[in-house]
Amino acid sequence: MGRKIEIKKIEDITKCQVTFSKRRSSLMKKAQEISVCCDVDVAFIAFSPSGRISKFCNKRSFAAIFSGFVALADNIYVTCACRRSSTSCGNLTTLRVTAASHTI
Amino acid sequence: MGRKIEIKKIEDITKCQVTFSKRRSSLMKKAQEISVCCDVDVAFIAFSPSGRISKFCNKRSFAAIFSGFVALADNIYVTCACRRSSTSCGNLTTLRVTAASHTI
DNA sequence: AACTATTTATAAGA
DNA sequence: TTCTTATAAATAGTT
Repeated sequence: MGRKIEIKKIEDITKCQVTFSKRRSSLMKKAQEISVCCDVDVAFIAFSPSGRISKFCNKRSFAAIFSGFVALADNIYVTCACRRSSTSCGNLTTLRVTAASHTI
Repeated sequence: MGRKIEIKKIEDITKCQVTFSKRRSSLMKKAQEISVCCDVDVAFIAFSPSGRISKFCNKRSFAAIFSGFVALADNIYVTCACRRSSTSCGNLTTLRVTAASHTI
């Protein structure tokens, strides 16, 4: 898509915001398409560079998706990297998520 | 991408699962890319046709993403369509989500 | 905001 | 299922 770029943080603020805007649109569209074509429940949340929230879901609410997620899995180990610059953590963390620890 | 298709439920089960698998991979990749390129927090959840859960987030946990979502917005009105065939609702619903109503 | 050259995604088919 | 391929979509850089 366009000129090939390396997947790393875009330092130029304007370029970063333009890229976010473009990719966000596509991501939302793809999420909507997979939910329709495959009849699946989907939820997507992103915090934009300017601090705003972008969201998509094809169900009643994120709460519904999230509670279903927890209810189905009961005990989930989620491992992922935290890359947000405003936080100090940059390491991989594993957190145990259980239905009991969530009230939605 | 490939032969053009109409965005509607794929009735053929095999074709539906193949499509889900392919599109899910791309969606996860795109979510990962936008999180890195734009340094944003992203969470994605999907319930697959076979009932399994697909997830992506670039933060410690969905709980962290979700609590940040609620904390930032405080009062959120989320409107979205429920298309899941196993439920009877097919209408648009609006739900009020507040920080107080969630414990994560 | 639009354009376009190029890369990626993907629906079918092998 | 896994690979290939023809085609459509996404998108980085540009205007």
